[in-house]
Amino acid sequence: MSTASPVPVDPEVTHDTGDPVGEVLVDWYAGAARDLPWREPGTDAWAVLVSEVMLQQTPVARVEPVWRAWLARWPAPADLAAATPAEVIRAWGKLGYPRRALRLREAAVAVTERHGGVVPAEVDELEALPGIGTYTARAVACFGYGRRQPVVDTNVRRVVARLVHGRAEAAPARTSDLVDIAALAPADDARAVRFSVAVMELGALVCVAGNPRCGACPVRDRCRWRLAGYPAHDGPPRRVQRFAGTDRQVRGRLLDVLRAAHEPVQPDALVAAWDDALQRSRCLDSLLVDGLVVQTDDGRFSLPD
DNA sequence: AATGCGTGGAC
DNA sequence: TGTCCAAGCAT
Repeated sequence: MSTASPVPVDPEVTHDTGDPVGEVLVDWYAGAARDLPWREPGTDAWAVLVSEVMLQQTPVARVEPVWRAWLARWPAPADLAAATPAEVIRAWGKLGYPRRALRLREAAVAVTERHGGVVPAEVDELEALPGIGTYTARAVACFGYGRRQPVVDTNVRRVVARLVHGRAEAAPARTSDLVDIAALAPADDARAVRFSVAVMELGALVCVAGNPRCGACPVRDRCRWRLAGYPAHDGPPRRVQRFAGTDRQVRGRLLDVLRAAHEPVQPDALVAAWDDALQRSRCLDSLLVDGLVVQTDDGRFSLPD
């Protein structure tokens, strides 16, 4: 799992001007940013929160249409709070990790009950919401409310690992990540907010995991990884999670059947989803525990209404 | 703290 | 084809 060789540096692209890294990245972002719907002016904190939850471990292209439909249907937290779990699980579609859909609904309930239907702007209040952790809380405060906040996701950790620490890959998330990135942020608050999204964008478009495009990087001339000659990752290789044949696949298949059915289904109807009875049963149990599935009095299964 | 949790595009 | 990867969180 070695990192592919970076693209050779294009000598025509910008040189180190001596400007602080944070300022350079904000200026780069102005010309390089993708035109994503949740970045449009006027996007409120609820819409930002929904986008951030959907984007957890999920590619942008898959999120866009679901995000639009979701906000058209539930434009405010109170709207989603009034929906049933079955409705949100179906609306989640095939984004993956459907427990996120349940937690997003639970977060909407909490916002409605505890915060008068207004998404809180404080990081500690955001972190107290279901499904909202270290990253998402800061992303909502920063991108939804314009607060200066260190925002660290997998892209940012990879950029800091290379640019600052000279390592090929990011270490697991640490609280020191927040300090590292805060040290690079511009002094001006509005630019600090754009800096947070700019670093993520650099990691998503240029300083990518597999085949970094260093020739297009605005800060390559001060990248410690590049200056050190692109040393290979020296830690233990990261294991990619298997999918085929796992409970995750089986759960997905079972939920697929139940999303399509608009009446509770007999246990027999789930055999088509997965033929191994033991694994099917185990996965059904875990879906029941998670609240993604319920069983009727007569033994049939459905999404939770 | 290591693990489980979906899905599908790219190469 | 199989492998890698994509804006994490909860336990």
